[in-house]
Amino acid sequence: MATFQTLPGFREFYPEDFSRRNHLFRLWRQTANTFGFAEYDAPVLEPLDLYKAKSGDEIEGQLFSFTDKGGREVALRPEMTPTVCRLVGAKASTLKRPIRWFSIAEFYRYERMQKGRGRCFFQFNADIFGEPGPEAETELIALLVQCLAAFGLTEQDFFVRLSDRNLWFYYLEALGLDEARIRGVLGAVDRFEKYGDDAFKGYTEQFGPLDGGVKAKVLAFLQIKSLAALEQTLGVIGGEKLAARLADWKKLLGNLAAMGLARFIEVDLGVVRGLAYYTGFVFEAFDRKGELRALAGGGRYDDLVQKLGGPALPAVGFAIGDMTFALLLEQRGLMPTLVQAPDVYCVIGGEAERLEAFGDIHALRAAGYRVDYPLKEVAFGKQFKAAAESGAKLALIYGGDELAKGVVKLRDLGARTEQEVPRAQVVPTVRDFFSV
RNA sequence: GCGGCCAUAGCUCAGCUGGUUAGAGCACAAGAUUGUGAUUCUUGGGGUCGCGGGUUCGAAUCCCGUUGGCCGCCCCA
Repeated sequence: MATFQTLPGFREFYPEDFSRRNHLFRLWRQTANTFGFAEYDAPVLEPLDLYKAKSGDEIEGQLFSFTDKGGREVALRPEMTPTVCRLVGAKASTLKRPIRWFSIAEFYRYERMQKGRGRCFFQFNADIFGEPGPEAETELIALLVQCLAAFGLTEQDFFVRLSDRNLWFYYLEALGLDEARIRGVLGAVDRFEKYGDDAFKGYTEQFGPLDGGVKAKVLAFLQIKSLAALEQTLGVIGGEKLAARLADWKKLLGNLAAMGLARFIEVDLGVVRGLAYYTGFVFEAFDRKGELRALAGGGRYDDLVQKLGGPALPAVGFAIGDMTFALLLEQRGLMPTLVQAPDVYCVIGGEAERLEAFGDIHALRAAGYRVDYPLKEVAFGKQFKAAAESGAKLALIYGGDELAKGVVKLRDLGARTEQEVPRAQVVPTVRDFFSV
């Protein structure tokens, strides 16, 4: 029994786990490439202030933070957004637009573990910078959908809820609320699904009871589930800002419908997300059964690059976490159990034959075939058993009898047929076998 | 930060109201089988029963603490 335990909430990836993780990464990476996104990475350890600047002091309790030997306050990254804002902000003027970047990286949060949540986890992050219009959202939501659909998930398995923080802002403004009150109401909207009317408690404590008429309108607004209902509600009010937002909504939903993705998208103004820095469309992906945490989340954050010291640069992004996503894939039987079977297994008579076999073994490997053989002398019967168990399609038999004749016996483990092949023909014969 | 449940072999677990040397299945390894297939049979390695303390003649079992896990709340960038 090991004396040292893995730190709480951290994960180890034994080969079987690692192959699953690779499966996620491989398809995410491949999908991002098809959308023209470029991959980047950045330090795991960052100045603590980078996160305080974005989210305030209270964030510190959920960070792996400490003082380094140079007296610097540092933290393991809990997310990618501030980092990528810094990277892009530093070179914004020289980067070709649109700036489309993605990363697959590990993040750390000092939290209590729960289903789908640990202290370390991977995220696929994708962001578009420099594009203020809904064209950016179109690309990102399409990418998000494809990053899930690439695994075989369908609209039966997940969907994306689409909302709009700015629309809420303009609407509440039109109802006569000031900025502080608007933020209070948005906080309540975010919690309404879970707590019902209690969600307004915090607002009432801070600002007094919300006007009855306003509240009724808020409750009606957050239950809007379609573009038509949205248009109807906003049409009554009018105003340039609202009209402009409505035009963006039409464009975004029209684009996504044209891509054939309408079945994945649901208008749901009840989604606001807790994060204060979102400035426009926000979206979250959930499993249809509603059993799991959010699969992914994102939105527009037009002010953040500037807030972190860069130029004014509009931005949209989202992140998919690996833990909840893996749970969903396993639930749906879509997580492959990758068996790493060799192509060829060599059965070797003895030490002399072994030296004869090594030449072919290496040549086959150099040609790209996965070749296994017993590292130590093992009885023939055992070797055949091992060859069968390995999952190899082909066995090459290097016995004394064969080598004396200048041949190697090639056994098709599936068909259970054998043929003798001249030594010099082993590599081409194997190549022929696998090219059929 | 709060609450509930849990901790015995690599894995899944059994082990009665405390009683000699802590078990099973799976997995792993060797042999039966010195040149031909997943079966079968035999055998083997592997545990300070999470850790520490207490009660007791005696603790895997009861009590306290601690560490870790699962689940939920808070939070969720």
